Amino acid sequence: MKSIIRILKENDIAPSMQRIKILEYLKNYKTHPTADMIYQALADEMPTLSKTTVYNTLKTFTEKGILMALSLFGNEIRYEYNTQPHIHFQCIKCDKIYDLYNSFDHYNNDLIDGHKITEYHINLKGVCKSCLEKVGD
Amino acid sequence: MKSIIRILKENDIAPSMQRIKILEYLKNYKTHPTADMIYQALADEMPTLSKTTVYNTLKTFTEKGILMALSLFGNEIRYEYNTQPHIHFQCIKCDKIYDLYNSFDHYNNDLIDGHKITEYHINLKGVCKSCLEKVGD
DNA sequence: TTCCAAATTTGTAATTGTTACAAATGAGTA
DNA sequence: TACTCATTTGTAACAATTACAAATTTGGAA
Ligand SMILES: [Mn+2]
Ligand SMILES: [Mn+2]
Ligand SMILES: [Zn+2]
Ligand SMILES: [Zn+2]
Repeated sequence: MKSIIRILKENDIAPSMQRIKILEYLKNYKTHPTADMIYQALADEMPTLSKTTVYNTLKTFTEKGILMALSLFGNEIRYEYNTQPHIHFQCIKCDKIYDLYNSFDHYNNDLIDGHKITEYHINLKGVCKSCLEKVGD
Repeated sequence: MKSIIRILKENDIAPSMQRIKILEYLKNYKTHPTADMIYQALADEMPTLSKTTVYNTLKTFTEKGILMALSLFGNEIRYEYNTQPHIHFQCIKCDKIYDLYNSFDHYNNDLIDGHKITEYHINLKGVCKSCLEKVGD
């Protein structure tokens, strides 16, 4: 298990206390927290922590590819350390977010790992056919 | 093709001018606009239109099931009239949002309808296994 | 070690997207 | 016409995020 500091150094990020604690939190608690949740969780331990630092750090980590930024359902951004591609399932009763590693066929599945699916959103990103043709070949 | 007014009446919504124009816009322009985009588009024609009315109306329509509210990638909510289940693809070059009706297997596909996929988010919603068991059977 | 430039953090203000709320307006009805 | 209820409007509040400049910290050069 790579140490937090080593992960930061490998990505050319100076391992400040703030950065270490934020990455450590995301490695330990795989709850897909928002920036504010991370801030609230660390504020006790680090009373001078600024919310701007949390935002700055999350931006840096995301740009370096250490974190993934997610728009799940609401209008706030969630973050996670997990890098393997996977699916997200959020329960409408308990709000918990599950990571799923199954295949999902939106024309068939209505049950996955025992969870009942009532709604799905498949959002893809990339270069569209038209833009691909414009570039040349 | 159902008239706008008829759609509203069928859903027990009084067909005010504002509601007609907003639904008409969403039926005509399938660009998945935000509340602000709709407001900007209609403001010329309806100089007294309030942004609150746009938000209120979108909320009413969504609750009645006439519209679908979407969290695609950013932190703003997009709306669409299209009711059939489908997939969204946004181009990182031209920002256009495409509706796709294919199947998508995140373990295989990297090309769909000629669009090159570089990132995907599959977000499911429902009742988790644990909450299903709590209720009884 | 001491000093300093560069990096990092901080606090505050600004911006954006959205909701709350009460007053104004409008439509339908007696 | 007058009344009532629905709808719209404008403003303020709120939440998430970003901009920015001042303060602090840091890692070397002297
Ligand atoms: Mn995840
Ligand atoms: Mn669509
Ligand atoms: Zn649950
Ligand atoms: Zn494109």
